[in-house]
This record gives sequence, structure tokens and C-alpha cells, in this order.
Amino acid sequence: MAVRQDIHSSDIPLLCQSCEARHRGVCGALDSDQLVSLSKTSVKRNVQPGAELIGDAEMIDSYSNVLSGVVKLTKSLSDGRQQIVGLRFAPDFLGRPFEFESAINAEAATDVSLCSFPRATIERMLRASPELERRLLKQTLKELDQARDWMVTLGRKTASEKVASFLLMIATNVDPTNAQDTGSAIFDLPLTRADIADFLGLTIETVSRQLTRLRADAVIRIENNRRVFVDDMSRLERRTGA
Amino acid sequence: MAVRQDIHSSDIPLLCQSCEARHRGVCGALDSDQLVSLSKTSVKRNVQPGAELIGDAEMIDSYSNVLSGVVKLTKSLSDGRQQIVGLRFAPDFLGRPFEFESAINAEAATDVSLCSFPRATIERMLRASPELERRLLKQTLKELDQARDWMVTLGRKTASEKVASFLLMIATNVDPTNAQDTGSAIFDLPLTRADIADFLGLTIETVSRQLTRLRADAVIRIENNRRVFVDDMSRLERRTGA
DNA sequence: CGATAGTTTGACACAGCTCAATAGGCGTGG
DNA sequence: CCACGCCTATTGAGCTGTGTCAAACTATCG
Repeated sequence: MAVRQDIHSSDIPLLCQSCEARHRGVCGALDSDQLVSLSKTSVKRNVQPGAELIGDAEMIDSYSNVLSGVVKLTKSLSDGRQQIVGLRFAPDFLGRPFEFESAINAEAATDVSLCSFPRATIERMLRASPELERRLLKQTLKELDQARDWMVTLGRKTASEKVASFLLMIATNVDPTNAQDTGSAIFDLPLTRADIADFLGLTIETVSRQLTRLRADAVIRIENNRRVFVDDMSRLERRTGA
Repeated sequence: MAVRQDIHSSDIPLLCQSCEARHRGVCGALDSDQLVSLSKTSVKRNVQPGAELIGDAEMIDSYSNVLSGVVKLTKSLSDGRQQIVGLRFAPDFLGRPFEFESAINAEAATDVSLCSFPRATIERMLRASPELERRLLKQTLKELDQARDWMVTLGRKTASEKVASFLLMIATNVDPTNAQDTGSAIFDLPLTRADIADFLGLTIETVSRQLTRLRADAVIRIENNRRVFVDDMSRLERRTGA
């Protein structure tokens, strides 16, 4: 992807220049001085699928922007049943503003690269910039909307509607050009069947069967278990129940 | 309930003096001058079960605190399937800070009394008081936590675990003294069986059967279909699957 | 090319849904 | 105060979608 041209791009830290968080993410609240200040303590990290980002001690005192890849947020019951309660895509913000408990785990679902900064830095910036706090509020409201939409899916949709809804959601999130539901979409599934099942409140087998059905009905094609082709997004949409 | 004693209670608007929102709700962010200013444009309203609070045009430009009763937030699929995506108890805040779409409906589940104020007032206060915005952020984070907890319930719990979780949630919300799970609890169900079903992603019949089972197992007693007695909250808790 | 992890498919079981009938609560009017 | 009707909740019988268990298949990588 080409680096975006900015009026003051010379003032903008190298790390930030091609970062979407500066445009659509929380960093959009910051001016170039603040960006410089923030970038002094921030580091770019790459992690592999399965890496725990929140839940172990290592990173409990830091915040991150997702630069690429997908992070899954999960909650578990004591007997091991697991539910994915959210997915983070670039340029989403990761980490909890205040210190409420909420035993939530964050784990890389794919290769993920992050821009991380220590808690102290964020808190200082929050004090300096009300605009930043407003961004956080907006991001939180967006997450709340997503969570509620998903509650409808979990509570009221059939297995096949769930799988269709999932595919539509992934298609529009991994590549925004898929969003205009005109025509076709191609994308890689960032989650394994087990993850998809945990996201949809289903079993692996049911997910697999529904994908097979969508394939049999020519709504989708799948290559190598990962790459999905949707020729007609509106057909997929009609299967979501919405 | 007795009016709480405050140092400056003489400065505090009558309407606010016994209002929990001033202590645990968003109004806690305001000083007495601001309270006076806010109360000038606020009105107390009482509505009956079934009244639409958000979704019709009437109230789209106002915000409220819930003073008493329970408000249900619902989302629906086009074919009529419905899911309750949240419940608001006193002294929760009702209404969306910014104007994101999110086709959500709010409806009184019981007799509800509200303290309502026009959008313009809130927006003016938001500009004047960063503390208020922080309260909103915290309330939103709390809602997000609740939504995620409920996603686990919807996605991964059995019908009987769902019903037990629901009872526990109601018990702790309608009367905070039930929260310390020492011993017993008594409360009225604020929702009909149909509402409970919409909340849990079940049918009326399944809800009814699970309640019958809890009754048969002497975990709860029910009087007049509404009043619930729990002798041993920890027994109920053990049925939630958490 | 074999090992391993992930995925698909099949056969069967069962939790929860559907449809239908009964029972109970509550307000209205005699 | 009881009788009636309405609405909500319960109970029953049977069905079906999804889960369970097990086996076969496929991609990927050393």
C-alpha cells in the first residue's frame, strides 16, 4: 500500500507515516507533536498466531494499535467452554482504558503486528487531550454496537445464518473494498474452524457442514480451506437472516 | 427510602436529592451548580410497561436516567425474531452520546420512571465537564462488559444455565443487597416469560420448563409467576455454569 | 514422502423447538 | 363475592437442528 501524502508528513514519526490508526484509529486525535512524543515510547511488535496478548502478565500494562492481522478476544467458562466476544482488525485499539476487571483474553488469530505503548504514556496523553478520550469513547461505542449485533446472531440466528453472517463480517472487515456489497469479494479467513465455532457458539462440525452447504449452493468457493471467493455478495447477505 | 444527607443538600435540586444517579450514575460528575442548571431543563416522566422509549420519533432527541423500573433494549431481525441486548436498571443512563445509527429499541419492561433532559443540555454539559464524558465512557465500558458476559451465556451455556444466570443477574441488579451472595434473595421478575426468552435466545416453553425444574429441585420458589425466592444463592450460582 | 494438524463427512443421540391442550392469575361486571 | 373472559404460564407429545463420537480426507511442512 502506498504511503499517504500528508501536509506535515515530514513532522510525523516514521513509524506512524503509513499507519491507519493515524487516520481511522485513536491516533487521529493527536497532533504531530503528540505523535512524536507518543512514538518515542512506542514499539512495533510482530507476534505469531496463538500468542497471548492480554491475560498473561507480560503486557498487562500496555496498550496497542493493531497494525495488521486479527486479534480475537475470548472469554471462557470454568469447564473450558470458550466464546470469542470480539475481533480486532487494523487499525483498532487494544487494551482497556480504565482498570475494570473483566477477565478477557486477547490472542493473535493470525500473524499480527502491533504498535504498543506503555500505560503511563497513554494516561498522560489522555489528560492532555480530551479529543483522545472522545476517540476512545467512540471506539467503545462501536465495540458495543458490534457486541449487540453479535448477541442477535448468537441468540436468534440458525447455524447457517450464523456462518453467513460471519463470512459477511469478515469480508467487510479485512478489506473495506468488499464493504460496498456490489458484486464480489475475495478474502482469507483469519480464523480456523475451531475459532469460527467459538465465535458463533457452534461446534467445528456444524461450521464445516454449513460451509459445505454454502459451497454446494454456489454462494461461495473455498480454496485451501482458507481463501474464500464470493461471486455475489448480495446472495450471501440474503443468507444472514438480517 | 430516606433522603440522603449531603453537605450541600440545600443547594441540590429537589428532583435530584433522592436520586441515585447523583451517586452511582452519570450525574455524580456534576457539581451542585451544574445540577441546578441541568435540572432546569429536566423532567420526571412515568411510563407503563410496553411504552417505547427509543425507536419512535418522540424521544429521539433526549437522554434520561432511569429512576426506577427496568428498561429493555432490543434488536430485531426482519422476520420478527427478537433479541434483548441489554437491560437498564436505576440509576443507569439511557440514550446514545453520539449519533451512531445502531437500530436499537428501548421499551419499558415494567413501570418505569425517568429523569429526561434534552440533547442540547447534555451536549453543553459534556463540553463543560470532561468528568462527565469520563463517566459516560465508564458506563459504556460497563455495558460492553455486560454485553460480552452475555455473549458467553448466549453462545455457550445450556438452557438451564441460561435461566439460572438470568435469575442471578436480576437478583443482583434489582436489589444490590442480594449481591453479596451470602444467603437468600427475594425479588420480582421484571420480565415476562416472553421477555426472558428473548433475552436468553430461547423459547417461552423452554424458559418455563427450566424454571419448573429449578422449582422442583428447590433452588427457587415462585409466587404468582413473578415473585422469586432464593433460599441459597450459592446453589443458584452453581447452576449458572460460570 | 511421511507426520501432523486441521477439516470434512457420516451415523446417531438428545436438547430445545413446535404445536396443542390445560391451568392459573387477574380484572371486570353481575 | 362469585362468574366470566382474557392473558400468561405450564405441561405434554413429537420433531428437528445441532451436538457427539468416530472415521476418512487434505493441506502443510519437515
